[in-house]
Amino acid sequence: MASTIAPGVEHDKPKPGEPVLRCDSCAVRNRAVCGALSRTEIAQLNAIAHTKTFAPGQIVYGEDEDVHFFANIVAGAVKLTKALSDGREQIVGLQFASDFLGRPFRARSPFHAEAVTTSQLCMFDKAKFERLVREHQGLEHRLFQHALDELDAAEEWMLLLGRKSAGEKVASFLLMVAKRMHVIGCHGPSEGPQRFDLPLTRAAIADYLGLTIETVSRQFTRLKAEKIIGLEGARTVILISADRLRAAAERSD
Amino acid sequence: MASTIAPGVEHDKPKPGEPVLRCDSCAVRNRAVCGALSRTEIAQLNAIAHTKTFAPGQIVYGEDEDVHFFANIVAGAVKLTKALSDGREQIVGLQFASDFLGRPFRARSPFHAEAVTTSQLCMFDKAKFERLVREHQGLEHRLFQHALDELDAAEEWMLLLGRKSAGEKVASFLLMVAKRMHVIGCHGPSEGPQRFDLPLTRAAIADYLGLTIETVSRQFTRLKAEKIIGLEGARTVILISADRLRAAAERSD
DNA sequence: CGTTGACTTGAACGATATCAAACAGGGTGG
DNA sequence: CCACCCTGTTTGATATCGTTCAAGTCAACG
Repeated sequence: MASTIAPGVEHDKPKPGEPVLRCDSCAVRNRAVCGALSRTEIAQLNAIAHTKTFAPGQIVYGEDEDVHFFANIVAGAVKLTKALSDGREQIVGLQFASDFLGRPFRARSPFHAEAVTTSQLCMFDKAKFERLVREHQGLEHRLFQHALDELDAAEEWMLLLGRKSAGEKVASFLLMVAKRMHVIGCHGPSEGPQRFDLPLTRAAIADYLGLTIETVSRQFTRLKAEKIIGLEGARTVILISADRLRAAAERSD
Repeated sequence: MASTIAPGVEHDKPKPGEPVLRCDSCAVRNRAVCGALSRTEIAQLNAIAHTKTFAPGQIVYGEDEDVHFFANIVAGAVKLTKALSDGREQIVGLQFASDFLGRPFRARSPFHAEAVTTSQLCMFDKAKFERLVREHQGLEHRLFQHALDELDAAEEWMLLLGRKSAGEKVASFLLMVAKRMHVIGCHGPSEGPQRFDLPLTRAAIADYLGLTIETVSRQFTRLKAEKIIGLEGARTVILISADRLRAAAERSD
């Protein structure tokens, strides 16, 4: 899941006399796709953008619904799900701050998108954003690379869904969340105990891992009993040993 | 899995006096990413391309290996797999004629790619192709849209892997293959009996569906007993009722 | 005709689902 | 402040589906 988004162009501060843009103080200015744009281009994007806050459970896109905007996630977490007609549900993507939401040049959303924590989205009108994409190859390039990152993540998850045991799935999930919340690095050895909050309920974790709530809960208590993690309430995880968690994510015994 | 690749530009025949290109007679000229290019651009691509035939089982890329070329699949089928350290394997993508193979601007292949049937690939040197991509926005756009198609397919497969039963998985697999081999349309009602050959062995089907060989085999015999499909040998499927197969792919009882 | 590899079939087992109940924490109204 | 409820979570008992292990079939091929 290595991010290969290239460092953007130089991000000029506003020159004396130039207007100050909201983007200048944006928390994800450099990590998000906007990083591909020059100051004048950012000004154009700024003109079509507006931010909106979504409460947990609030729907961003309905499945198969016409889409009229794209968005950068500024803060929070959004789950992307697909459902079978009888209600079975699978989370097919989990997006965090700086991720781009939406499928450029597609009319309909192939998934249901819903905020899982209070989330701030920086939204762009679809048609206007697509015009900007056509005019700036750098932006399309950045979106393309982001799509390839998502594809890598999806393939990694297919391996998990198809071939890992419940215990490995839950351990892998904890590692993924710790990484994406910048609690641990991608490859470094184990550090001291770290604490972080899970953005998802047990039900959502189950939908992400292709398991039931009960199985997820049992695996949490097992990891706790093995002293690989600690729990403070249901949502706060204390990472006791990142190394042993990595081992649990791919047991080869 | 709807393909949203836009129809390409007009494909000029060679004008009198112009050289004839191999691409002029290419079987996938219009469906593949090359469709984005004008005749002069095609000539440039033609100059860096060469075709190669891969036998079943022959490796195209090794997992995590440095990649030096991209390819269009002209004929055949290629499986993309990921493996766990203890040997468990998952197919994360199955590519057919006109599909593009490789991840532009990435150094390493995140998966193992292997021909499953005799396959003909039209290969491009990585660096030269990437230069072409930088120079022609239409080509990058087409690659981007192709990546989004792959992402849609991956998400659909995540739903299958995480939430479908063995019977539904096998039925979904048969539908997917029938569609991609143009045996049935994407949405039309049931047609008369159709016959097609599976490109994969039972072992590969199992790796695609996150099942074991034995379970796949049992589901085939069940579908046969229910007279939804017929079998001639292990690899030839007779589709008796596409509608009932669609129902079996998502049973809501 | 014997060997080999791909596939099918059967019996037993086990991981995960299902069903059911108890528990914990946070908010609300009395 | 407490009783109550609501939702999310944990725990336990049992059922089920898919795996595992083990034969057995079949067709291709030397």
